[in-house]
Amino acid sequence: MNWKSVKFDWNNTRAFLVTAEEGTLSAAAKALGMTQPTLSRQVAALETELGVTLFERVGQRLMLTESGMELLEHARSMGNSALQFSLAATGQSQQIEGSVVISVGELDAVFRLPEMIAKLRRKEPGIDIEVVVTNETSDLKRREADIAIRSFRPTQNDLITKKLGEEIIWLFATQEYLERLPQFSEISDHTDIQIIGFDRSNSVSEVLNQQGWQLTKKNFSLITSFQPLQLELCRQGLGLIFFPEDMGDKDPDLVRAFEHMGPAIRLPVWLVCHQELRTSLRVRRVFDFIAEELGQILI
Amino acid sequence: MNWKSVKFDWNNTRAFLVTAEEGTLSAAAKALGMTQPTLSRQVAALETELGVTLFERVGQRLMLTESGMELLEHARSMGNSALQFSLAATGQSQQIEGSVVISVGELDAVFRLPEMIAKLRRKEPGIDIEVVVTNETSDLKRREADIAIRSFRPTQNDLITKKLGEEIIWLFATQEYLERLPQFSEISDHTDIQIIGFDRSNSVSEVLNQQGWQLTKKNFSLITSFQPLQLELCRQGLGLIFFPEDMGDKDPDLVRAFEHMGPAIRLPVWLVCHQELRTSLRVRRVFDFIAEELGQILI
DNA sequence: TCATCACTATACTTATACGCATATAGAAGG
DNA sequence: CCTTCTATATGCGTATAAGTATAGTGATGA
Repeated sequence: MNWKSVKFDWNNTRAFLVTAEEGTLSAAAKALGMTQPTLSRQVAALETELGVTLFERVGQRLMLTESGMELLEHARSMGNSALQFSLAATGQSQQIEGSVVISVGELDAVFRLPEMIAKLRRKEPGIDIEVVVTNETSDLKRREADIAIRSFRPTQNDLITKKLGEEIIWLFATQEYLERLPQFSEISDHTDIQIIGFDRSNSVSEVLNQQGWQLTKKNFSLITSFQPLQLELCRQGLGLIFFPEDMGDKDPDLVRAFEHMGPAIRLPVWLVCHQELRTSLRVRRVFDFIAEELGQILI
Repeated sequence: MNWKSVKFDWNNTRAFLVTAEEGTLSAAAKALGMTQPTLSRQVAALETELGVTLFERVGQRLMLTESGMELLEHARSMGNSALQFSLAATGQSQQIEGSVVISVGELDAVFRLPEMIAKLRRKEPGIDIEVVVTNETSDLKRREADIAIRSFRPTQNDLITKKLGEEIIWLFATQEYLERLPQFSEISDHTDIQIIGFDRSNSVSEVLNQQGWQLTKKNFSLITSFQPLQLELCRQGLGLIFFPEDMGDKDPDLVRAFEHMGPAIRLPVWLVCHQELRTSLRVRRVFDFIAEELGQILI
């Protein structure tokens, strides 16, 4: 191997990659935890070193040149390898000190994590915890998180998964809201109820209609995928929300609706982690801790 | 993509890769054009950053740990991508200034290149020339050279090739040596000639025997693959050598042997270059120049 | 057993690169 | 049209990394 041809500055290449992917130097700097002038100089240095103009400076925006686009492909390839390297390195690390990134949904973040994190911090003070809160499934392959709590089993076989139990989801509302509803014997007659929905898709109503409901779009007048807002809207007496049993029962303002019908949905709870990270002592501690704690909540 | 996980020092990773591949810090430093203390610190910094012991310091030697071996795989992957990046970058570079690496055999290096390089330097003073002299075929894929002169057409389809002509190889010797030989009418009777060979394989004698010779291992008592030595041995009157027509004819000490039989071998001459480098102005200039100059010599 | 050699680690000096503050410029909005 | 926001580029002081010189350490051979 001729090592001289790989002697160019790899860090500057990383700067180029992140800048190209993020679109701006400022965003790249933020993503890398550096300052914008540093990135600016690193990219400029790479251009000088290679003798290639990577970006066209058009006003305030950077536009990739054709050469830049071609080189970006190779830089991406380096980046992917770097990601794998990082994964393996973390996996090999037997240090307990360091940070672990956990990806959870909004409800878990607000209702279950704080107590767990407090306990974990006391138990493992050397481990820093970063929580990524998103209802979309964050991509463990891209390492947006080290550990994720999911309501489905990921199919990728390079992830290790552990089923912690099942979450029992009821429809919850305020007592007042339920009393205002006209009393029918058949649930199919409940045409006026308001369910605060996640989105405009029919997936939720389809599940409920299979249980005997007859819900249309009119029953979903309030839509938000931001669950803390759902909860507040529900507390205002504006409708019903899907809410896990343990969380709803603890809330003094809410009661289970249509309890005789049984739970609305049952969702499995999976704890997911990269296979590479299985060997990391630090990640493993957090993984096992969450599995233990969350398992007890879900019984 | 979580860029924080690729925030580790890529240059230190390169240091680790080259050190692992080369075996020692000193060799790696030489290969990268750095000093040994720098490499030492870079590798140590990477170990600290990752929290992984990459090398076991056993006395004066560095031994890869198991973790190191696992991580080396990923570092190699990064290195390969970096090599591709470098190739593409050189290809995109429209700078004439810079260096071009040419791989040639020993005879070309001594007899043909000096004059060509002198002319090229006058024509393109901005281009630095590095010559890798080897009779083994240097690997253009590993970028041991940018341009190579070959006596066969490479099969890889990511190389661009140009046939410059054919090299006419005669057996040459000193006049004195030939006069000492017993005169026979049939060449098959020449059982005492000495041919200074490349190696102990029979490939050369097989070719000649097809032309009517009857050569055995006894005719190849002097073996060296170092052609300048072959030439000097021949000048000492110790035997015959295979030598290109134009070189041998210019040598006042040597004459063609068995001229009535025609040339011993005809070898094609190919000029080879990476496809990626085709777009590099600098490499192209050198490629075209050699093609022109060498083409004239070979007619 | 001692001298030499090859390799790695450390002290010190110098050069390089970073972050901070700031200048500049284009885009968006009132 | 002016303000404001966001973007990139540059000057300057400091921190970090480089190279040089050298010490330390096993391995090799006389």
